[in-house]
Amino acid sequence: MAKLERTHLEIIRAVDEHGSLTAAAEKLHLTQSALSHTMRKLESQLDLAIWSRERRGLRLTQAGEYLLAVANRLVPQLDFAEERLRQFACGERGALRIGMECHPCYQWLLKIVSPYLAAWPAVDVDVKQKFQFGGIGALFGYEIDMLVTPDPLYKAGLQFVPVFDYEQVLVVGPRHPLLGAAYVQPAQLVDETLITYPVAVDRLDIYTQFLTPAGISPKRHKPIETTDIMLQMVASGRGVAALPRWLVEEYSDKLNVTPIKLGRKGVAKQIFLGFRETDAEVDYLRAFIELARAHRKQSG
Amino acid sequence: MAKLERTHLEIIRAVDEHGSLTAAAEKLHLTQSALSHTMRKLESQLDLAIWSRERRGLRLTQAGEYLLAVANRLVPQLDFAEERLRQFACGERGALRIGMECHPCYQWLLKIVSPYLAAWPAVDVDVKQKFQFGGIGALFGYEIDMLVTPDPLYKAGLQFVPVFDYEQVLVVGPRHPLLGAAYVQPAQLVDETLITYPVAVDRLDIYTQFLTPAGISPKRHKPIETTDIMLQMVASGRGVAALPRWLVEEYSDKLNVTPIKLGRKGVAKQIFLGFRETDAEVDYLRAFIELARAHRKQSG
DNA sequence: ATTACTCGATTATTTTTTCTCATGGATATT
DNA sequence: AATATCCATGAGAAAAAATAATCGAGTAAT
Repeated sequence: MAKLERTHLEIIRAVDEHGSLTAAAEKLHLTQSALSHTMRKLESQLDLAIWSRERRGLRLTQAGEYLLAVANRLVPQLDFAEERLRQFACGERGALRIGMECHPCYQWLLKIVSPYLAAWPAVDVDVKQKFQFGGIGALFGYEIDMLVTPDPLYKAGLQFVPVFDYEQVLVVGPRHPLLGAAYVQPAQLVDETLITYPVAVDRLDIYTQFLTPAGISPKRHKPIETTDIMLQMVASGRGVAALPRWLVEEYSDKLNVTPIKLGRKGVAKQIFLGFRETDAEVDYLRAFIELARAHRKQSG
Repeated sequence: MAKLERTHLEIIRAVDEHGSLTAAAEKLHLTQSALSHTMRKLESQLDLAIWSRERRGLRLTQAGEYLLAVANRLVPQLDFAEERLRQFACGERGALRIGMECHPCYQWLLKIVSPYLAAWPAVDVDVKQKFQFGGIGALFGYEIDMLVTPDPLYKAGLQFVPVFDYEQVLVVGPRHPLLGAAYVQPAQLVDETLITYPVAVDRLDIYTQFLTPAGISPKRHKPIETTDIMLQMVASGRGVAALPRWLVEEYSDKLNVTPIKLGRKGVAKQIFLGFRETDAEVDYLRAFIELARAHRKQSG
């Protein structure tokens, strides 16, 4: 008998966000009375309290917490679907929501995005970098439509296509003792300060593919958010970093930084584009992949 | 201005399922007129056709196809949330939706489920075996709450716990030449008929871990749905199969079938339970995992 | 303690939305 | 040609949602 409607989900979200029915009402362009009525009706139909009315204000019950989680999951999807339909209406083809799972991929992505936007004026591009459940979860959960990642996952429902090969190298500054070496070995980093992006160690290639197998840790480990600052730190001799070779070479015009091979054979990496199998036929999505692969041929 | 409501999603699903507005109206306990009005209003608000009215009846437009996909994804989640709230209301704790990704796991699962149902009378258990996007997708997409699988995936948002170790063995009938052998080698199966569950070869351990590495294919490959029939085929000398040792031993009372080790070292397997990290604290879910692990200690 | 203020619940009323009925045009079936 | 089926539509009825006004309870400041 009771039907969970979009309003209920929107109300519970707004109350959670703004703290009170009154404040939520303003945000939703309704009166406090309206929200109170709507939710009381739902509560009586379900014979279940969403909030406990203690002291002053509302506190979510266990059921309410659950409902809030549902709302936070579903309402954005409804919003997006609505937006998507509006785009259909104006002849726009849609939006490509791209998720990023590796920091330096961003620099690479920018090069693909600009010709893509030119070629597909009717398609919007949105780039996200934070996901509740990681990139794979974001794909399955329809938060994004395409994932840029170095870790493909060949599982039912998803497809991954390699689009870019590169070499991960060590970057050193102008007065670094390793400067000029053909390659570096793990043990040579024991007294170094290693600068990386602020992510877990098991997501950093220099650890998983270089240091950890050799049982080596650097003296210090310093997390830095942005590539620019990271390389300026390296150029000024504050430490060393690990980045894609092409990225280092791009910066070497402006900054005095030098790439050095990691180990005798170097560390080879690939970037993949992942997407839902059901989207495999979507033309503007295929086009993005084609563009990315074409770019590989140019630069490789 | 236009808001996508639950009704719209339900209508588009019902029309797709029943073929016409009239038929859909009956299913939804409404009149054809009501559905027509509701959808026309949405269409005019979005300024976009959901159906093209050609000849007689409705055909989905491109936008309509998209909306249908959204509806098929979201409506079941709303239904389930509603059901879940009702369970909250009667003091029930919830429902555990278990997904299965391996055929013989089912036999194992049954042994866990019955004591679980006894210990948690307020929790319903539902077992699903088919998923649009595979088990991982079903977890991320909230189709299921727990996945039983031999392939764990250590990725953000999901947790996997091993609950059962077993050995995958070859099963042969009473007059089979290999009977009594200590173990079997891949080449010994070239003239055999191999009976397996009807899934892709890359999901069958006997291929991925035994035959394919050796470059061997059996003479014939016969897919069979159920374990019972499969073992009866084996017992009557129609072929050989690969199954967990414990499963074969259970059947060996009734049927004359014998397990033989695959290769000198045997093929070791594990079953994992996977779940969303956000559910890690849900008591009735934890309890299921505990029960499964306790069962391992007994039987191992 | 008094006052002023904020919060949500409630009642009665108004407004809006939804549904139905009755009907009509279009298309296919016999 | 007659008939059945399908969807669209306008008008009116029914239902649902929103509002205004008010209440009581709790809180904070004076």
